[in-house]
Amino acid sequence: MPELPEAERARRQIERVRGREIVAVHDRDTYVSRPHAPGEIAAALTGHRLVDAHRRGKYLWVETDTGPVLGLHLGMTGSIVVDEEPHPRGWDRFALDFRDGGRLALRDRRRLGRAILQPDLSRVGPDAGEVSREEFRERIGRGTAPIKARLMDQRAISGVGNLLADEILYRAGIDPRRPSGGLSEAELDGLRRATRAAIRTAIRRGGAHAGEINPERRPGGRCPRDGAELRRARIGGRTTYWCPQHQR
DNA sequence: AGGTCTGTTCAGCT
DNA sequence: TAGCTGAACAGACC
Repeated sequence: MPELPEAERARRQIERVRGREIVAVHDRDTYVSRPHAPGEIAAALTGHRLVDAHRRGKYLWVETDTGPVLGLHLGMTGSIVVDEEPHPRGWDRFALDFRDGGRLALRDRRRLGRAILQPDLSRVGPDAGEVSREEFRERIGRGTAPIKARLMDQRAISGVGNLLADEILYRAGIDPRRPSGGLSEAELDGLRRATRAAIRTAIRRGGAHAGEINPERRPGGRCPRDGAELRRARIGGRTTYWCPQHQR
């Protein structure tokens, strides 16, 4: 389940193909590349080179030398693979072939990823790992939705998905059900600190699965800190686990 | 073999 | 406008 850490890994993968000339584009999946017609992305990118890979939250975009920007999103199960053979089960939903024989593919079992031209990021909030303290207080510490839903709202801040949200709230000791507007400034600052720490750890350890609470994220799981049985509920539309003992 | 669960984004509703 | 619900997708699991 790609979240910000996996998106950052994908960005680094894309950087490996900087400067290589695109000689063919496989853009026939009209769901992943909607609203483009097959061949449209191919026509726009063939002959160009990727020059830089950027990321905000889980959104990726790639600049080309003189051509359009290519936007990529991993969805739920996507990854970027470089210089690998095409997936035998057809999971490569979009791909670029390079003159040197190499290849970049969006590999995605469930086709919830995206590959489009000129992505619109105007409604995507600042990156969860980069957002300033002031902006975090302002964008997160308001509204009546549960704090967990707010953290996962990509328009507020971008990059926090379900597993990372549980990890962040666990570290910050905050009950995921609390209305986001009811948090104090000190709690919001602590939440931002926990967000940055959780992201850093996840990137270093290779994904949002590497958290403290994640291994216990199952019915009957127990809090690694105090041993309390974790609670489970649907919050913000997603399955949520938290410790009733220290998350208040 | 069918039913349920998974989680990200988006359209559509109140 | 804020917040919620269900759709889209397709594989894992029971």
